[in-house]
Amino acid sequence: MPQKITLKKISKDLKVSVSTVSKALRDSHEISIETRDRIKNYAKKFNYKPNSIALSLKNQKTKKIGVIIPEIVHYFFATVISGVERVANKKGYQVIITLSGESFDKEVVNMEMLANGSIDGFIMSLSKETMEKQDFHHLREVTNQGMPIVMFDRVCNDIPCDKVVIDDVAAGHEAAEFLLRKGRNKLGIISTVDYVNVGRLRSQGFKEALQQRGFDVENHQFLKIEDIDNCEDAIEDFVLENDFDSLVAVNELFAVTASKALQKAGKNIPKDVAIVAFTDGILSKYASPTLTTIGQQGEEMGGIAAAKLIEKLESKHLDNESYETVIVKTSLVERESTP
Amino acid sequence: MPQKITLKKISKDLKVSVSTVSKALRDSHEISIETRDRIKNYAKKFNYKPNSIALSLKNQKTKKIGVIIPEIVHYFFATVISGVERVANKKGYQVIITLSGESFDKEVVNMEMLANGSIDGFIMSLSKETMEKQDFHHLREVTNQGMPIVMFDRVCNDIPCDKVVIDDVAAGHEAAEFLLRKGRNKLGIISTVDYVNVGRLRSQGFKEALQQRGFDVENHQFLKIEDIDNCEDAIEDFVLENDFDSLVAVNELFAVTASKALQKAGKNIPKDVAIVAFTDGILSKYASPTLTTIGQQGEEMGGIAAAKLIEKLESKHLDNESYETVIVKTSLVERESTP
DNA sequence: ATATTCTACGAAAACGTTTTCGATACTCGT
DNA sequence: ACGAGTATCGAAAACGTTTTCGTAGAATAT
Repeated sequence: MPQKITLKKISKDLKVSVSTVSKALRDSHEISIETRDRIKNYAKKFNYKPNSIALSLKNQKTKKIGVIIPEIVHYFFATVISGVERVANKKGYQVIITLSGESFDKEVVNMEMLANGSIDGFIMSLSKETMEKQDFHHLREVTNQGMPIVMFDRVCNDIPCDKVVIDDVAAGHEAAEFLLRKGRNKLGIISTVDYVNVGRLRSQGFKEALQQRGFDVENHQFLKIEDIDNCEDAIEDFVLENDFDSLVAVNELFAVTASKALQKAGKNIPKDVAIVAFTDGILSKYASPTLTTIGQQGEEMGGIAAAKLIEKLESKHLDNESYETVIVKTSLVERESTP
Repeated sequence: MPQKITLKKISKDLKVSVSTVSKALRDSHEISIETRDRIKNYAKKFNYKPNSIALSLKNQKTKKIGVIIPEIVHYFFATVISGVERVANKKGYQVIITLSGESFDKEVVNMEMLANGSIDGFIMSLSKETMEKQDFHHLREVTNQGMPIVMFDRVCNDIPCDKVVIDDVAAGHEAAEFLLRKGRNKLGIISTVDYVNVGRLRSQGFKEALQQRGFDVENHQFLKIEDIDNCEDAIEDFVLENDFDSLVAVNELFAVTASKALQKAGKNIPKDVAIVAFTDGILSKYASPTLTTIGQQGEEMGGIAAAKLIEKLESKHLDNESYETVIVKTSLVERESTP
């Protein structure tokens, strides 16, 4: 038996008006106890649930939040989603997810699709291509329409919105400082190309830490990976041609690739080369040896982003035009790859 | 400047009726070319986009599909989502994701929230708790209302719907057979508790392969993990107390845990013990040694599930009451953990 | 000149709610 | 018995669309 049950159907069956049914179900004192019960029993019997589309249209809010991320098969982003979903659900919101696949065009299209009333606000991390182009017109259009955005991780400063990030410079600093304190003095870093903020900023912190300790910073200490899917050869060359006693990698993948290349060449981790990675994901926990990492707290970031967005949504009346940038603390977890 | 632009606003500004605006934008011949152009220019200038909520209400379809999975920080499920999103997007659908967290109650709640008009159909994989309770009333309620469901991986047979699975029995068989052909004859399997279908079925295929080759199947060859988060001790005991020359694990995590325990005990992989895992994820590719796995083709499963659901949605008129179970081929990829 | 067909537009219903505003009939106080 | 108050309900608008139908005037045909 198909047939969704609606107020109208109930009203017809029970020979009362639609408004009476609506009021009865919301326990209005305008309706007599007897009719109230009659209607509520009928509704329960046929498992009536108000149609959320109709409610959205009436209330001009959907109780849904849109998330746009570059990739989902990616530990960090998956944890962020998990955090977003957790707090959104707790507050009665649902989460619509779209993937940009690191493509600017797809990011724009997805954003337009969602901005037409489907959602109340955005949580997003920019695609690589968007970062490269520095074209943010689609974001501006959305904010101009009064729809709030919360950005995380890969953010831009041209758009008025809340942001949730980690202090990448400080984290890069911490990674280098950690190794220096362990007595290492020939450090290398494997990073991404510069237009990816997180890579650039972590490298910058790394460099600062070295300079503060009076080290000269040489070019050969920096490897910038262009194509993350084909990084093995570049990393292998980098770690073998230079005589490092320690390495920082801006993600797990670079770290474990370096680790394996070094072990293949007969080096011992951490005795010969110590390694600190970013993103405390599953690889770090299960690699051999396990990797010391600086966690990005994706779950926490997602939760904070969702909380901030919902806060903005529900205080919309008082034109809250102040924006905040939350900096989430990183946490270094020591494992076998450092002494 | 906030203010969403609507048909009504355009009609007021241009001093025509709402219906005229609607028709003009859809290029109806009922409207003269001049007014059509006037309206279309105005609409483009103010970047008019039809409100999707209003359309959903009118058309009685949302062009959204709901996905319920147990966890998203999980390689297999993330790849499925990725596949779902890819084909759904291509066909003009959006994806709403909710997580059950392996909890029956949350699965029910999420399902009810989505079933009230938010979406046109479901794609889902059951939570562990649901599998254990064998309580599917929430699924039945949804299908009874005429909303189609496509289930994948963790499915149940009590509900009339399309399904997308891998042939777990055949895959378990293949894993065992592969090791037997390599000359191994002391095989063990690390699986999950029996109410998780995939674990049970893979174990069954494993057992059949051994029996067909004339082996006695002993209890000590089977380990069934209850708590996946604290499996290390159980796995370590299992692999060290028995004298296996090869192991099958129903997921990457069990496999790499076993691998590390064995190596810690001085065994060589694959010389002393060969390992075949399920789920061709990131761990298998980066573990040491890398793991031979039977891939679950999550991306493909997700794509197929989405395609089948959308097909059902768009042929709804002819009461298509036949249901199909698609069996996706697994693919064994050989790596270092087998000789 | 009259009847017919086009052309170009508007009115209204429908989708499922909630809410405001009446409206009816009854009770009560005087 | 009459006005005021109360209890109980219904009509209608609104959210933003699309679509069916109606209609006015103009053009054409007889």
